[in-house]
Amino acid sequence: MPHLKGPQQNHLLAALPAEVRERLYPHMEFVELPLGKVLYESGDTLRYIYFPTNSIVSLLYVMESGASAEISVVGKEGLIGVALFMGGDSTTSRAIVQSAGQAYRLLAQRVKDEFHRHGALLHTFLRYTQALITQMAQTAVCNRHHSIDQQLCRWLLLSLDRLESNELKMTQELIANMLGVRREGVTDAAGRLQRLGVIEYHRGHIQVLNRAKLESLSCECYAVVRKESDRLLPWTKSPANA
Amino acid sequence: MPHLKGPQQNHLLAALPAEVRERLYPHMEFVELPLGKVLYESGDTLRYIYFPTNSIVSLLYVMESGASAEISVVGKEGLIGVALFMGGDSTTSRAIVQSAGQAYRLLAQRVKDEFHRHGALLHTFLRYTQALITQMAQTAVCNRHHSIDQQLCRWLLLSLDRLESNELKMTQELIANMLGVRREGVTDAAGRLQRLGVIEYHRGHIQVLNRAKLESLSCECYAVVRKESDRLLPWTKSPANA
DNA sequence: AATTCTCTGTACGGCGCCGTACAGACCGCG
DNA sequence: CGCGGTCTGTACGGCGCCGTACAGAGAATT
Repeated sequence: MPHLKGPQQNHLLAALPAEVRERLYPHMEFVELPLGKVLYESGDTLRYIYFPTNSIVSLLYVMESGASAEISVVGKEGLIGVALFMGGDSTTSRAIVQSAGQAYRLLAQRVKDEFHRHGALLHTFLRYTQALITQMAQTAVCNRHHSIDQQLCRWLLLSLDRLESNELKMTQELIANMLGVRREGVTDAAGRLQRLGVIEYHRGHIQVLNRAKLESLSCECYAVVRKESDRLLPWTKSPANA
Repeated sequence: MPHLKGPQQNHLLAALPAEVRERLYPHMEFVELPLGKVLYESGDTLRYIYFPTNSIVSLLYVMESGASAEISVVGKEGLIGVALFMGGDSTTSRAIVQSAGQAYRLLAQRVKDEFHRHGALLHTFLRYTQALITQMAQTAVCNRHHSIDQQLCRWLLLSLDRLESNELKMTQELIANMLGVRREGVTDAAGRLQRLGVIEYHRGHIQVLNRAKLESLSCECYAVVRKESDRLLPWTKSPANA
């Protein structure tokens, strides 16, 4: 059970120079993030910036009708709350825990102060933000052009990259909410993947058996995001294709 | 013919304090942007940052298959090349002129230098970037959930906000490329709008006759982006609903 | 062990968009 | 003026996803 090995489990924090870390770490708060917890709601003024360690958080847009769509996903490679240092202090999306786990958090003002010292933190966070932008852009493309099957593959890979194990605790219903499709659509797609021997699942538990095949079944969108993230955040280089 | 009233036609530049403008303006280059010109290609290291005045530039992702999808659109409210100050120096998207016109541009290094002085320019540009992020996120949502009819309305409104007149020079084929749909789909949708008396078009010229109705036919996505842009970029407040 | 709830599987009609094909309309050009 | 090219309109079959409905299987509760 990986826990509390310290804030540097988060790759962004780990990438900061010691001097900056020493300023920030004393103020960091360790928090548990249960599945479904809402870190902030659309329009809320953000109070904290969160740095996931083994949790995964989705940025989700909820429509007037109640339907939803995932904009991007954040794990140990990133942070939740870019709007704070971008200057807007709030966003139109909701941040919701997609995979339970832990995180560290900092009060908004502390991050702002450090950001405006214009040092390493600014550069690091802005590069991360660009990676996040890439992910959003690719989500838009994928939503337009690719099948549910392909999108499920992409989504599984994105989640997998942010976890230690190859098992996801995730119901098809929740995946459907993320992808913005029907639950039955996910059932069909997942069933096909299972019959191909790529995954195995059972009431909220999904095991990825063949990652290589999953990648080959995915659309280009995953690779694009992955490659660009590796370029922008070289310290991350997720263990995935290691 | 609106031209060359100076860089402050661009709202971002206009929002900068005089001191910063005086540093930058001498280095600004006035350029013509013909329809279809590619300002940068996916993966290119950006050499300039562009500030449109009366032109419109689309950020477009081109897939391996050649199909494409617009990620966001930039006009006089913004700039092209956020990747430069975000630190990535390149993006996965292409920037292509969607509506011919003019712009000013600055060499990459000049913007970087000014950015790292950590003054007004940083704040302004980051806020704009957040607005751009909002637009991308909403594009993803819209691609998932809304009909071509609704998306066409949204797209027309986004373009309209960045122009002086209510006439767009734009073929249905080009719009289809932006939306990532078939040209025939755009023909159908445009035909319906025309029969409703909302627009009138003719071989590459589209006149918007009833903007209010266009807004009511659009999905919520336009309003969301618009409202958030007004919040983040208060100096912009496009004349649209004036 | 029985009940209840959650999660997954399956089915069916309908619709929106796709791919393809082709025709007519308008413009620019020689 | 006539020709070629661009832009727009229409048609048709097909497929993917939707909305809805319901059944069965596994887990949790008692």
